[in-house]
Amino acid sequence: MDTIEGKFRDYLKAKGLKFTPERELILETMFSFHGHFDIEQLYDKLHKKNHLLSMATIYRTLPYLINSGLIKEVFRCQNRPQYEKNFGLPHHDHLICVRCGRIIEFKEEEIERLQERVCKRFGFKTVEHRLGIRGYCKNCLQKIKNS
Amino acid sequence: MDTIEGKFRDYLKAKGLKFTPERELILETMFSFHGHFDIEQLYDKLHKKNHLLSMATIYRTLPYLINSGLIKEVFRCQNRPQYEKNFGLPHHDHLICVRCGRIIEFKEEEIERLQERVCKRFGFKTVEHRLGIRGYCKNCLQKIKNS
DNA sequence: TTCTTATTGCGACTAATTCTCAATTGCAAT
DNA sequence: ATTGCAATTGAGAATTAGTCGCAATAAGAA
Repeated sequence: MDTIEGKFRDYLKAKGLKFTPERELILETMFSFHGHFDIEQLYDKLHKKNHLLSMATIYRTLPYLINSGLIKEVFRCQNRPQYEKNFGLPHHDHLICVRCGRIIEFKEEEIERLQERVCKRFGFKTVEHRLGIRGYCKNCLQKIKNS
Repeated sequence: MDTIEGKFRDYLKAKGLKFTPERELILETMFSFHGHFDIEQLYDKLHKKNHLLSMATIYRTLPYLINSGLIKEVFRCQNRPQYEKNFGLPHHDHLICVRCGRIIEFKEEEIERLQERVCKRFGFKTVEHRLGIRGYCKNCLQKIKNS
């Protein structure tokens, strides 16, 4: 199957797990976010639509979505992990402003290539990689200078 | 001051903070680890040497060590952050085996250079950056193949 | 030596995540 | 269709990492 739901169904079946309405809703709602989201935002969005599933179900479903490669954890903010869909979008990394929390996404093919070269050197097979750069964004640097 | 302790004393003094025996022990013990460590390992090592300081003191001291640039958080394992000394050692990144937990350190100057170029493009000033690649190490790939 | 202010340990607290369990439900085999 | 079993669910209890408040203590500047 080529659709997102199809991929999830395939993954679950291969593990002897079930495709339930709850799992369908979680998948659908996660993919309705444009950028990254955390568990609380997901929970709120589900409940606003009167989909009253429990936190436990969300937490139990999350690893399946991550292991199936459909969702990935991208970084942490205030010690809360942020997730993002991992399908149809090209891979990108993040600049994270430690002052205002702004997130800048960027893509640098050459870095990806060099990473693959490193992995080859060690006979390592990548599942997932993450590059996060913390620092001060342009705006905040300006504000710091003016104070 | 050029020593590690000297740097820490300077940092504390500049902030109007005190250099206490507890902080000295924490610094010393952190630097006695060869690779990375987590808070629990640090606590155990201190207590085995009969240095009975409390978790609260460790947690309170940690940010000073990180902000002074002597220690850095390098990655998370089982949702626990791992720390590492950040002095005298060149910067490096990590391959993390998701099967056996093995950590491989590597250094790739070219990646560092490209990162700086990206930051310049966005007018971003780096405080800290981290690249972690999760996947399967050589050994585990072999074992998977043979099973 | 004195005095101010930061620091300490302790235990209570918080918030995120995981677990337990009884009731329910997908779905493969009849 | 029906059945049976293993996976799943929600609710709330339990766990865990990390933080906080407080009274007693101790750095270190004057």
